[in-house]
Amino acid sequence: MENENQLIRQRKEKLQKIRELGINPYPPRCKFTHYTDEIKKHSQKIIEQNTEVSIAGRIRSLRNMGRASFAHIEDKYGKIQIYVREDKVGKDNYKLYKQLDLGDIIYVNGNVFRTKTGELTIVANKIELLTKTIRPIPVVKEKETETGEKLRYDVFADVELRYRKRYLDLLLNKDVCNVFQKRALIIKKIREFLDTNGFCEVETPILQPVYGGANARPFITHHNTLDIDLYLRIAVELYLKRLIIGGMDRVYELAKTFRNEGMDRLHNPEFTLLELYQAYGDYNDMMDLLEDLLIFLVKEVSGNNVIKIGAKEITFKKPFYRLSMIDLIKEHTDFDPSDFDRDQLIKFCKNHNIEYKEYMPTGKLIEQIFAKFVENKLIQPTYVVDFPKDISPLAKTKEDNPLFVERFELFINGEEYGNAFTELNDPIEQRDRLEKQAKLRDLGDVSANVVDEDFLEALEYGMPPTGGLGVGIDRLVMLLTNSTSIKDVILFPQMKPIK
RNA sequence: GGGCCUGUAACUCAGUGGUAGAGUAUCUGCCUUUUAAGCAGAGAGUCGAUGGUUCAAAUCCAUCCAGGCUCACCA
Repeated sequence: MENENQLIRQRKEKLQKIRELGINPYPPRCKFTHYTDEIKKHSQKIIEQNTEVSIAGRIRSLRNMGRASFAHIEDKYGKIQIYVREDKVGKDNYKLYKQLDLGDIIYVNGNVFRTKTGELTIVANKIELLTKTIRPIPVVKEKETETGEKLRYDVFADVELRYRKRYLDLLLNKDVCNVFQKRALIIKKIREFLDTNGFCEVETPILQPVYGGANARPFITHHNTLDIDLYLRIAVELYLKRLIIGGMDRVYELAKTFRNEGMDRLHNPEFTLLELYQAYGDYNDMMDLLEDLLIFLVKEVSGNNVIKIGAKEITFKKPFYRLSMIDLIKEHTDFDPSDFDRDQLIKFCKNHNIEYKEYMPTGKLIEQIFAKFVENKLIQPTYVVDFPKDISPLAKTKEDNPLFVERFELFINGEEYGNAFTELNDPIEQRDRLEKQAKLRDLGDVSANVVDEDFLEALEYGMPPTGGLGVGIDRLVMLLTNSTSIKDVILFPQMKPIK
């Protein structure tokens, strides 16, 4: 683009001028004494003692007035104003300063004072260039109102550009930075919580010869030396269960996981899944654990047990609601699916514009009715318990009703945040269930589970009764940072390539 | 995939058939406590792309590309 060339050309010319001054525009290192927040925090002492300070950061505003200039320098903690006078820094240094642009990264050394209007300012003794930028950086201006409120002008808001050039987004939109710092905090606290509860963090294969543990289509790749296709994992369940069989009683993995399916506000092809397994536990233990974990996380992030989403307030306190899927459907539809009467269910689905396919298990119809009529009504944290067996091939059958399994999903604000069950450990029943899944696949269900012979063999060596839990970390971060799109909590979300 | 909306300068946007605009940014000049610094001047565009209608298209039509919201599907 001609125009961009103009702006870049001008900056390259400045680069040349700087080199002609005998200055390296990309020096290898820099030592500074203070971050901006330290200067602000200890300003009184620094001013009283006339302490010399030095900072490093990016030029975010420039106000040049002949032989003196003001600018704002930003580091990771915020901005501070600098005041550069030709008579103070000397002619040569001021010449360098005149060649600087918005976005350049500089070192400033000087003393601190307050201007007429009271702004804390470093009056420079010396400026050093640390990195010259040659591409113009979008300009966002800020003004503080009388009430202390910050008005922002020309905000860098193009959503596509923000995702594609995340470095600019982080630079120009401070709250974006906060979201990812919170994400880091949440993950750190999850580890802390699980570690103190006796869980061991493990790493299992991302490249798997057989994929399993969830209903989803995988990405396929190829290993050249072995000359075999491998799948990017869609879950870590079957590997973690092998570890339970091996005697690692409590394990978890924060697993980057890949599903080759649709993308939207809630789905990115790669996402982070927490899975954990606890030997000698069941799904009730998982409910207790998940409650404790979430209450802990909400406290760490928001300071109390309440999250605000728009006008809604969500309160986290023990115990969460625990309601069965069937009871919830009855409550919200006046329809009772508890007898699994397939004809009645098909009729209900057709009447209510719910997709029906011949191969769908009866439980799938029930789940779809639940999804349509109940899910978005569940605002406060609610465990939906007891799922149909035919859509839960890895969960243990309920002792008092063979149509259902010991499984729950957690719903908050109408969306799912966790999925857990008492794990099926009967190797013969497990084989039977996976083979039924394989039949579904033959009938056209592309997301059905595949039979994992190695896993079935492992189960035959005996897995203790076990509770297992999966939590979508990206969505949890969305919830705790009040983000509406998964793209806002993933630094580099998947985008279509630019043609 | 369906519906609605958006795409114009580096950034934020105006412009609904008749010579491509504004503010910011950039460049030049003046300016040593400014702060969305100011004043004066200048440069900067494949109007998302391609085709069509028209004497004339940023504007109307078609197709495509990219994005957002939403519904459906999918965990």
